[in-house]
Amino acid sequence: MAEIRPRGRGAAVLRRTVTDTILAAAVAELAETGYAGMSMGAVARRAGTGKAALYRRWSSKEAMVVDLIDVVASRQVPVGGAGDLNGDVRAYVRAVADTLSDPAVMCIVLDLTAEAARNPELAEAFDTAIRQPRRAACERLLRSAMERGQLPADLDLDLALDLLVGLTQWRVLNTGRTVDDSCVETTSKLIIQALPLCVGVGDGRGVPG
Amino acid sequence: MAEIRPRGRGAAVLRRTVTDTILAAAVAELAETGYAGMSMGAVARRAGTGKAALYRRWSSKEAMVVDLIDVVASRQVPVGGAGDLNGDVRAYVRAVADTLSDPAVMCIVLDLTAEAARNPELAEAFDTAIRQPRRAACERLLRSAMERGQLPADLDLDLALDLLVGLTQWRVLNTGRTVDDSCVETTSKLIIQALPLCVGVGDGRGVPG
DNA sequence: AGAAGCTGGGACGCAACCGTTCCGTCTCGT
DNA sequence: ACGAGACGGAACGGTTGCGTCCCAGCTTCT
Repeated sequence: MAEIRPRGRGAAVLRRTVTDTILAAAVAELAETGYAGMSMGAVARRAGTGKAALYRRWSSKEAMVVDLIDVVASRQVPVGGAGDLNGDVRAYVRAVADTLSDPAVMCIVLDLTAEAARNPELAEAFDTAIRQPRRAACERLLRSAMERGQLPADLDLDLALDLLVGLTQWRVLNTGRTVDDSCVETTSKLIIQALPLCVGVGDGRGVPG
Repeated sequence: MAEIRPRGRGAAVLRRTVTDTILAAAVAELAETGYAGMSMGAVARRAGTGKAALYRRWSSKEAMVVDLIDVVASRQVPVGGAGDLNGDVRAYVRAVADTLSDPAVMCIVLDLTAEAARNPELAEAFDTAIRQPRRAACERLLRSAMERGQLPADLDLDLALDLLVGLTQWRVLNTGRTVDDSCVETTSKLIIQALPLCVGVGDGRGVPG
């Protein structure tokens, strides 16, 4: 990607190829060194540009990373409504596994999650660009299953979403990098079987025996 | 904790109160600024000591944080075997919620998780001090439930552990800071009901209907 | 054609941090 | 009683990073 050598350089307009090259370099750098450790100089060096090219586009490192989040978000998981809960969940789990098993994406997600706990600016960007769309998509998935009667009508959406999104992500992020095929299968299966259990609190007591 | 003003200063032995003060300051600093952003000078300033006091104890920032992980780990969740699966799971979820809802602990856990993806030294310390003991304790919890027949004998331990540990942690870390009482209850209930579903893959096909 | 303005580079000022080394003070172990 | 050595504090050299500025070359828009 960085191989695209801009033929001639210099023009009266910000060149998209340069912007893209910089963003790609920033993603790589962010994955390797983390947000706090990432240096603008390193990004410029990696992109084969001057630092000025960066500051012509963004006012600061933070602004650049905020933009960068959208780039990572675009690699996000599309949640297709295949019209079947089993298939939808399987497809989702597999897609998350594929996406997040890329070490770069994994590092960035982990890093920004941590950084977002401190930096409200990043937190908001991270939330609107990644968290909310993902959650909304999964919510659509669940709602359509409810309409088809594949899930109970009194489903606790929050809980179900946490089960679907959380367990998937946790497994991928904590089972080392390689995501086994059978792991995807087992995870999907558990989620599918457990989703109907996410109903309103009901009585306070737990499960007999 | 930093209020303990060492009466007289200077002696031929490293004073424990100073060590403790420094570690407390380091925990606070780590929570606020993250590993990469944490500066030894800031830790010393916060602890009311000189930087020399730090370097007399640890050879580097990294070494200090490795030690520090043990301190955080000591606040970890004790998994008591109450002899009942329902009670054990509830107690565990509540304990995790209480521990991790401390913003400092939350930040540190998130931060070190991300940092561990890059720094093998930290990764190992984090793993042996926090991850493994927690996982082992939960494993004990599950095994004893199996022995009592409260869980199937062919339980998929990995999956069950991910369900128990992962879902709990995910909910706590992602539902904002405040952990509702009913949230704890709902989460526990789902886990308890879903645990028996964590059995070997069996047939490849999923769930009917 | 010509102005406008972006290009990769390099240099800069400023600040922060790391890790070391002093200092004078003070207290513990022997 | 006395030496060893930790104490808080300060300074230092070296490195690194941010953000700015300037440069000469080149390309696009008017």
